[in-house]
Amino acid sequence: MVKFKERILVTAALPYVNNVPHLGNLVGSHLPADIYARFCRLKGYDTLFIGGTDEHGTPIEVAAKKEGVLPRVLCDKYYKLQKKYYDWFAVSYDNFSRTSKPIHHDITKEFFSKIYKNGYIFDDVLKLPYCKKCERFLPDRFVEGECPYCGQGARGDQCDHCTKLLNPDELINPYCIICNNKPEIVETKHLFLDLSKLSPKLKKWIIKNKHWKVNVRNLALGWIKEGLKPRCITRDLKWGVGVPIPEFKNKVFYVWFDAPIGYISSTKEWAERNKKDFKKWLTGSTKIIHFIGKDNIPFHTIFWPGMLIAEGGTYNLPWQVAGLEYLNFEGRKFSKSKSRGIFLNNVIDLEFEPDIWRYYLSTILPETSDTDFSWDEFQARVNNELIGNLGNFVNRILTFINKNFNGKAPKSDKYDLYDKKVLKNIDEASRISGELLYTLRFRDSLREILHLSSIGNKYFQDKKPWENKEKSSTTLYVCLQIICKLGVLITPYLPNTSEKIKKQLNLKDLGSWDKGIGVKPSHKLGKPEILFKRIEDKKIKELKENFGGK
RNA sequence: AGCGGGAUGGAGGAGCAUGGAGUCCUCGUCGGGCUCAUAACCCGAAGAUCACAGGUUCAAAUCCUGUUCCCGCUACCA
Repeated sequence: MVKFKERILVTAALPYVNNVPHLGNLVGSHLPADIYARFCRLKGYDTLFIGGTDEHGTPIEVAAKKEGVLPRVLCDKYYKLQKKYYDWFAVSYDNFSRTSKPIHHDITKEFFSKIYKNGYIFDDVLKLPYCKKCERFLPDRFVEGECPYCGQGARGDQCDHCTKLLNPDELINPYCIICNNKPEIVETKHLFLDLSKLSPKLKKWIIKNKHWKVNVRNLALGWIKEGLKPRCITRDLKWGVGVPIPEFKNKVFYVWFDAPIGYISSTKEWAERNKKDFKKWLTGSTKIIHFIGKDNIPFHTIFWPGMLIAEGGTYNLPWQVAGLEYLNFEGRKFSKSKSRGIFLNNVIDLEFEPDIWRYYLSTILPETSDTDFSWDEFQARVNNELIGNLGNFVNRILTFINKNFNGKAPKSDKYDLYDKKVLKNIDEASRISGELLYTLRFRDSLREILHLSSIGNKYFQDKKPWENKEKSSTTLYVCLQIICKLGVLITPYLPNTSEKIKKQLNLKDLGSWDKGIGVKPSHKLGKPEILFKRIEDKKIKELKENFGGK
């Protein structure tokens, strides 16, 4: 493991604020980012975990217009909701900002000006569909019509029937999906980021990053291999970050230009509030790690690093791009329009506490390939692993001590070989699970932690303390140390449960990842309580009916 | 269509870079044990042509070629 003091900036993908996120969104970035950030803190690393909402772009401007409100109002609404959900899930953001804040606009303009000065920007004229009635240019997907190849209904970017890629001007009988009027093609001048110029530097950098996951690295190299093209970074919208060039004063930046700069502005906002030096967190030895869904990989391995290079290298390039795959729901995609899946507004109204969700979701984090949410598995994992293994171990030990040792931590006598072996297992658990977590192997790490609890269950069973209650103090003492360690190790995954354990042990602090604070003999313990309620078959049946998604 | 990823006992995963007896993990199933604990815990067993077809090799889940199926991306959705 790492010897020097690490400084790590953890980010989760900035969620777009036009809707309510679903479990897949949570699992793809916020949850793993939170687990990682909490782990880093426990390891004693200098850790900052930032995020925020991505609030610009056409969909928001259009949605606001449909609701008859200003984009600002719509964003306020969804920002509050999203913040509420992430708080509920105990996502421990140090700062959860918004790209609509002035600090973000200022930094984006400054960032752009540097790229501009460094010669990576040029302008060009585009012919784009314009809707007179809506008084706006339309993104390709906002124009629909008949496919020129198969005659079926198609969007302006692609025909879903024959999968041909299209341009909006190819469509027959095109119409604006907002107002159904026929759009016309109008010339408009835009700014472009010259990615082709950045390609050699990007390639060199990507190849160097051997610690990236294979899928992330290959995808990035694939883009380089195909040849990077200049990317348009402005849009004809009103809602967004204004372009600081007089000729383009009626345009705003493309959301994907300004969104990643949100990582910088959110960090700066946090630093200003806490009177810290924000550059410390974005330069020098700081390792920046981005947690994102797989659809986001090109943006974080190509465009964003390209922007950072073009800016002149003020800020560190990402150290790690943790691209996660997708979570499906009962074998199919989450879909808002088909109301299939579980959305976060549903989740907080169901009776399960956050750690129940966090546990199951952690066991199905899509680290290497897409995974599937299933109610049956949800119930089985929670009942058998979380409750049967961990919850039961903690409860059986604390109850036993409460009944037979007057609620005070027993004394340890002479250790036999078995006792010693188990004590050694405690140290091994934090070492092994720590190494796994550091290298982003969340599921393996969690399994290792549960394994410790399993060792505890077996140890208790083998020692049969119930047969000889007076002579069992060493066994119970060892078991208590296991609980202490478990309390620490589960913190990244189950922060609320860790708190509960701490309370039941009547300790103020459980210590760090590597150096736990054990329980001293005669220490008065708290009241043992059941950690989680079992999930009944009836409940699962009911949930399947409500959220079957069939 | 192109590019990238994937297919492993009934379910889900790891293993593949650097070939070495189908090896491991979680769950399920079957049999037994225990009774401190939330019908929880512990032990044992059954169960697999490693997607398919070829090839390289003394040896292939792992390397090569082809095929099928699933997922993502392809730059103006974000």
